[in-house]
Amino acid sequence: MTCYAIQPKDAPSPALLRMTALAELDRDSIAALETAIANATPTRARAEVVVEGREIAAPRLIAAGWAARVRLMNDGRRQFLSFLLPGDMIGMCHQPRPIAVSTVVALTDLLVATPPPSARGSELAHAYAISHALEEAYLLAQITRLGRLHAQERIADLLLELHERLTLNGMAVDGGFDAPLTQEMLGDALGLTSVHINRTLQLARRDGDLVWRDGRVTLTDPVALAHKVGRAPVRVSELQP
Amino acid sequence: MTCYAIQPKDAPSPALLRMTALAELDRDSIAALETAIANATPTRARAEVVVEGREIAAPRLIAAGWAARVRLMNDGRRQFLSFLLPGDMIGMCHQPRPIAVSTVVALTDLLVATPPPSARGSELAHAYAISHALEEAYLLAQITRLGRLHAQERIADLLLELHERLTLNGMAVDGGFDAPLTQEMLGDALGLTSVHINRTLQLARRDGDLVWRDGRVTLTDPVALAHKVGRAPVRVSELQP
DNA sequence: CGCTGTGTTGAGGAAGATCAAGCGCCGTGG
DNA sequence: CCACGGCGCTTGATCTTCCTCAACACAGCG
Repeated sequence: MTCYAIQPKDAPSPALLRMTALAELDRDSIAALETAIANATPTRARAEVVVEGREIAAPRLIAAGWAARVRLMNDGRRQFLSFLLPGDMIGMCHQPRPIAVSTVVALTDLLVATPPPSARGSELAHAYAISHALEEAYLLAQITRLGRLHAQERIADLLLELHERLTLNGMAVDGGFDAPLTQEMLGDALGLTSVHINRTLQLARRDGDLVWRDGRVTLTDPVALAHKVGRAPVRVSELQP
Repeated sequence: MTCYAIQPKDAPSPALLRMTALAELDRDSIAALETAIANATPTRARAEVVVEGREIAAPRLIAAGWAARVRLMNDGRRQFLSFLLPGDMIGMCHQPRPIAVSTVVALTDLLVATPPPSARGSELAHAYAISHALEEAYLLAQITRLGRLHAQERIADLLLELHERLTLNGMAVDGGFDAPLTQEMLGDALGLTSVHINRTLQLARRDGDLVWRDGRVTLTDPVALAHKVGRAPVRVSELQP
């Protein structure tokens, strides 16, 4: 079993890697981020980091582990709004006394940090802004996924997105990444039942698009797959690759 | 036929009404908004206000008319991401040289204004922040709509949202509002075909949930309908009703 | 007067849901 | 050590929802 919350001690933290990839951070900002990440508090899998309708105490930075923004309906239906990966942030908003519009639940054991405050106009603020813009872009991608893609396309598109994001923070190597996702979670993210996810995944495997074994996803040919389902990488800034 | 871009001259602009509803604006801010709205530039229906992938020149405020954020796929499939109503804003972000992550197309003739700049910490900045937070909340609502609601629920939920938003800017009176939407647009917003929208709308009419005639939607009993489809009004702040 | 866009209806088909059962794995407790 | 239970994955059978294709009515408009 893979432990998602713990990284080798000498490797740079994926969370830090992501933030440094988003903007040209100065040494002080990097140090502040490192400190914040080092002081991150652990959270158990299945715990709720943020609860919908409650006031948001402070912004959060996922230092390690996977989480998901989720919405629950009265009759038990569940919709994952997005996945939160190391380096992603929660609750970065500019209004006083905000209340959470979605619940955030830990999919694995987590390390959750408090992002250091940023000076207006600083590179750190810039990184936060880019991060926020990316988050919105991925929400839009989720909408088109659910609205206009078939089951096969939805799965491929989501895995490509995860691959893209995990590449940014250094957690994906040569088309493969660890994904602590059950087929039921995948169904909740993609608006499908786990049964249908199962059958569709088998198709994808038979087509040679991917291998999913022991919690590790390997995309055979991400570029070809992206072309197959008509997906373009997400970009939010002229300055950002 | 209703003309959406033109308001009676003595009535307060819905766009202004919305902004003043979001925060306690001072006289100067209101005056600045009024000036901006008065100087809004007209845009023809079907024109693209923002184009996906292009750099965003400046933020925009919808002063009058309806628009939609839309994503187009290579094979012609189309997904509406959200509707933009008078008082809604586009491209409010905090990063230099942002590029648009979605196209914005005018559904009716529009009046598009440039929102006045806001001082940090001002009530106007507060209003902008709330507006932005609401926008995100409605994106999340769209995700659950597409992912977990049936056709009937999707239609009801979307119309309730429009009713809620049009109430905020004064464009809805006693459960009714003008909606310049074809059944095809509705399908593109809800991830359904126009044929299925048609049949499902007929069911809703037979159930007595709504009347849709001559471009005007009247919800028979919004509260009961909201309860029927399990919908709660969107809230983003403890301070905001 | 024909054209185009929108709404409507019908018939048939495909994608995905539902219900149900079985299997392998693993942690737990007797 | 083994039995048990829970969880996740897999499979089959059947049903529902929604899509596709097609045709037609109707209104506005050049």
